[in-house]
Amino acid sequence: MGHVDIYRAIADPTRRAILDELADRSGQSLFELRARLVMKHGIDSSRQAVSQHLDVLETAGLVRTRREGRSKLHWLVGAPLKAIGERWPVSTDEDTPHSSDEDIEK
Amino acid sequence: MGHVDIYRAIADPTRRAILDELADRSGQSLFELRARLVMKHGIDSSRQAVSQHLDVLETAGLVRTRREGRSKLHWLVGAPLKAIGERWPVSTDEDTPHSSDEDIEK
DNA sequence: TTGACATGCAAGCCCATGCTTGCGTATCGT
DNA sequence: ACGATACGCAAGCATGGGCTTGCATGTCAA
Repeated sequence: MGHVDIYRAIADPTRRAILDELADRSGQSLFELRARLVMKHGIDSSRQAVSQHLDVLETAGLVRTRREGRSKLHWLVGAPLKAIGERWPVSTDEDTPHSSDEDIEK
Repeated sequence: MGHVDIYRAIADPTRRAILDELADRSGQSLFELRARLVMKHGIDSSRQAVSQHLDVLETAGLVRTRREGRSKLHWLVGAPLKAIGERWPVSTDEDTPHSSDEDIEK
């Protein structure tokens, strides 16, 4: 699997729905997740498709897992996503742009 | 151009560098941006490539523009990115997962 | 007006990505 | 042991995304 950062990981709408689901209920297995994606989000992905999405999310560090018998339980790691909103500022002059070497007077 | 949301817009590393650059200096033209991407980020994208990235960012609502003579100036709209960090919670038990119908004792 | 500069548009190429398909492995109940 | 359940792996396919290429449009300086 190619290099995966959190930005690429959340670029896919199905993966975002998976994160939403795990936020709603922790410790879900692959089958539980798939069932809930169909019911609550109208996403009818195959087991393998969901599994591959979970691999991407886990590689990106947004999901952790624990084996429980023959199931693999998943839970959300939301902390890394906080950094995204803090990377770029919300400038105070978003509606009145100016070039930076322009003089700002008054 | 296919449907563009902010998640897909920031999935590309070059586009994130563009946002970084616009955060550092507002009101840059396409040529200014391209020059600074090469110098400060080591990204040697063509003019057309940068232009298309800017289109994606503008469509996603992360960049706004203003024509200034024969140049088109760009500036960052950072506000929509704040919502990303707030979409998913940071659970308090991210390191000690449990299935949701499991009893937690002690 | 002429040429240089800054950008727009549109078609084509190539590779990454998401998905399917088929088979393999491990765990549980009986 | 046997079948059923839950998942893993790996190859192939098809679409989309990022980039290039070529030409067109618009603006400024002389």
